[in-house]
Amino acid sequence: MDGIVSIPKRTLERLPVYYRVLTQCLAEGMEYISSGELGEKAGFDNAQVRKDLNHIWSGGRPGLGYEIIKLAECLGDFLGLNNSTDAVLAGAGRLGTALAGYPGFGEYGLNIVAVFDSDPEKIGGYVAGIPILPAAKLPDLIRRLGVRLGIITVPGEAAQEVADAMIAAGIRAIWNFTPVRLQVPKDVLVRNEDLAASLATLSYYLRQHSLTKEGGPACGGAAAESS
Amino acid sequence: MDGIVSIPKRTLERLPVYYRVLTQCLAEGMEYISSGELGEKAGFDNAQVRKDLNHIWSGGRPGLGYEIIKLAECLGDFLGLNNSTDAVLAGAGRLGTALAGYPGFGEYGLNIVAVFDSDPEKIGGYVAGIPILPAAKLPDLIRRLGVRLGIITVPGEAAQEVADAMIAAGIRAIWNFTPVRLQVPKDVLVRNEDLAASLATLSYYLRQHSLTKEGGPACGGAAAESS
DNA sequence: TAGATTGTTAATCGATTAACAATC
DNA sequence: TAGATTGTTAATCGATTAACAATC
Repeated sequence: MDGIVSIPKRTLERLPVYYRVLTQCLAEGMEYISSGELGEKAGFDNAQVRKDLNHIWSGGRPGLGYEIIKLAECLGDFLGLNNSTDAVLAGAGRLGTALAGYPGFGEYGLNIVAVFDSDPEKIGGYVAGIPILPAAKLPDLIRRLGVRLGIITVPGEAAQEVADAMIAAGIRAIWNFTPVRLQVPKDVLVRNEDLAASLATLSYYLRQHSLTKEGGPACGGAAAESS
Repeated sequence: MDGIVSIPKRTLERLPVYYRVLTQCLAEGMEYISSGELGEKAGFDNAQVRKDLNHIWSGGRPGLGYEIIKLAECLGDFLGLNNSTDAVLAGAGRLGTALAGYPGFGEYGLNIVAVFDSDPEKIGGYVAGIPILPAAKLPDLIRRLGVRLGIITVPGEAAQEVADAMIAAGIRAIWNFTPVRLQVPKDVLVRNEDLAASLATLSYYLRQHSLTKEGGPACGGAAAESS
């Protein structure tokens, strides 16, 4: 099947970063930007930038760089920043509330149509203008509106159950903010927003540094203490 | 310098996932687990699992698998789940509040010692038992307590400024929840929790599928419409 | 013993970086 | 024209997967 270009996963994740830098540059009145400068601001290699951008646009001009306004528009189109993606969110706790109210989402084309919760106290209320509905209504609403993206911010114990209900109702992709590894059919995409994994990276780095730089005590570090 | 084993970044991010699956298994009364079963529950290949685990422990028994309680303990030690990492959090908005109150952090060895904000209304209050202090006190507290990890959940406009102040005071690693790309010295580690990148992955997948499976309209998709 | 599963080496795969002719 | 920067190919790097002898 033609016309659909497959973009490497890693590239896909960098595109929104480029977009953000470009809008910033536009606001500062810049007209053109080179792969080198864009890379510096975004935190990637200049060759990387050129390669990434060429997946979606080959309009760069040798000796000059990329016309910012055109490139930004092209990126915006590609990322679907106009026609937004509908989603439902399950779990009106602290994190769910924070996400539902996050202004960045609208910018990036996400439209949360409903929030679900099982707490009768919360049901009937609103989060950032979005109605909180009882969990029982989730399947029906997903089907009626043809929603395909589900966001899960319920407590871990309930996560699998919610995911099952969502999938049965037609959800095709899940954004999972719980630490539970969801079991899903292979045609459903799960994106785990894994805070524990991030934290592991950070604290490992800090530990390595306190060991290397100061020889401090810390935990005892790495595989030195295996067995 | 010996004794410090360098673990591949990707492996490092998978370790907390193994840990979580293992505690779950322990709770269910299991004693041993094979790389195959662990992989299935965690969502990774069995060879991957063996390779990852061997970085930190080679105690698996052929024909039997890994003794769960020992492996979990070993992982816990490695991830520093006992001796916790102190951190400060800047930005007591919705997301900051949600993170400060997230119970999973304590589990994973993170200890937020103070929350900073510039809103006089919030200062003097508490989030999940953590005091909210004025931004002006940030440098002093970081220095006094020797905190090396900073979490940033302020509005994008203020992010760079906050990062600068943190770094000047001694912060060595930053967990950045804003979409801004922070400019930092190369010996400071920044981990961007990039929601826009995640969203891009998800909505690209959904778009691809609606095009492939149904040939639906959607946005027009991919590079077909370059130029 | 026979069956299962490890630890590890080799093969494959994908992503990043370097290099450079083409071109504004 | 001379200088800068692109698009793209080739070289490098790191991570994943396959395979299998060793061993419980």
